[in-house]
Amino acid sequence: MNNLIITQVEEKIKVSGAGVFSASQTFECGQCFRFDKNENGEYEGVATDSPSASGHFARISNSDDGEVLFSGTTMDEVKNFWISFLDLERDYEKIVSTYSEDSHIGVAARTCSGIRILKQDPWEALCSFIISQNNNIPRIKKIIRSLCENFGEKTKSGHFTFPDARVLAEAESLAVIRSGFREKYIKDAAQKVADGEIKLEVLKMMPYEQAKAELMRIKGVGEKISSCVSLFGLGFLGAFPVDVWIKRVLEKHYDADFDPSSFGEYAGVAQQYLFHYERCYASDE
DNA sequence: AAACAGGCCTAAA
DNA sequence: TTTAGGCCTGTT
Repeated sequence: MNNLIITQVEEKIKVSGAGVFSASQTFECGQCFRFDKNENGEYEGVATDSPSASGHFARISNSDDGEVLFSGTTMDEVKNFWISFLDLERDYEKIVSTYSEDSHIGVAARTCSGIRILKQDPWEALCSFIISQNNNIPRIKKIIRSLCENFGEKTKSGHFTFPDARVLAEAESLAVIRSGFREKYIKDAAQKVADGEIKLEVLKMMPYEQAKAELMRIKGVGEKISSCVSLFGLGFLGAFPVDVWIKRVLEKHYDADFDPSSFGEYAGVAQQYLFHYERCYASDE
């Protein structure tokens, strides 16, 4: 557990020593869809533990001194799940220092330095990013909520788990979630994962390009979605998803022949800084 | 009311 | 190999 210090502070659990962390940047940079800000400004939601597929609930925020604060969970869960999920043991400053100095990534990384790349469950990431295509965030969240409420399981704490691939593969129809033309894509993903034609846990151990190619065998999964799943679900921090926002960034700040893979081993982290900066901090033109 | 939203598929050059 | 439409649905 490296240099992390875990303490009980009143009814909350505090994790110190993780370096810069921002709950709002992490949960609002578009990488996940099941965490929402509550009336106390905490981000609460359920995260799936792969491969057991069990759901963990927590409320996550920053303490006044910038450390990580949890409530609604336990010391054990923080130690055994949340620290890993939030990637708190990784040295992000070191990652940023690997980028070759160009001013724009410098500004973006500094401004968005509180972002952590969540280690999401690959199956949940796969479904979520299939749903995200040609769609907007409020509706993405709504569809995913409906998916969990209709096909997930209700936990003791009253929250819903993300449905298992088998459940979706066997479901008569997914029409209730109103995912439109994406339904057949979700179905195809569920079937391939359920009968082991695609083994997500195995993809984690393959070379990135190969894992991505496997994902793209699924209907409705192309270049962008496969790289999102690779980055957010499989732990390939070198994956660099290019969507309309990133296209805009590349046009504005980089030469036409610029190759994002030149960001290196941690290109995906750079992508997230660039993406979030463009959406939330950049002035329009 | 028409356009648009964090892509992908298919058909056609 | 690249390019144009079309796609479910909800919101503005």
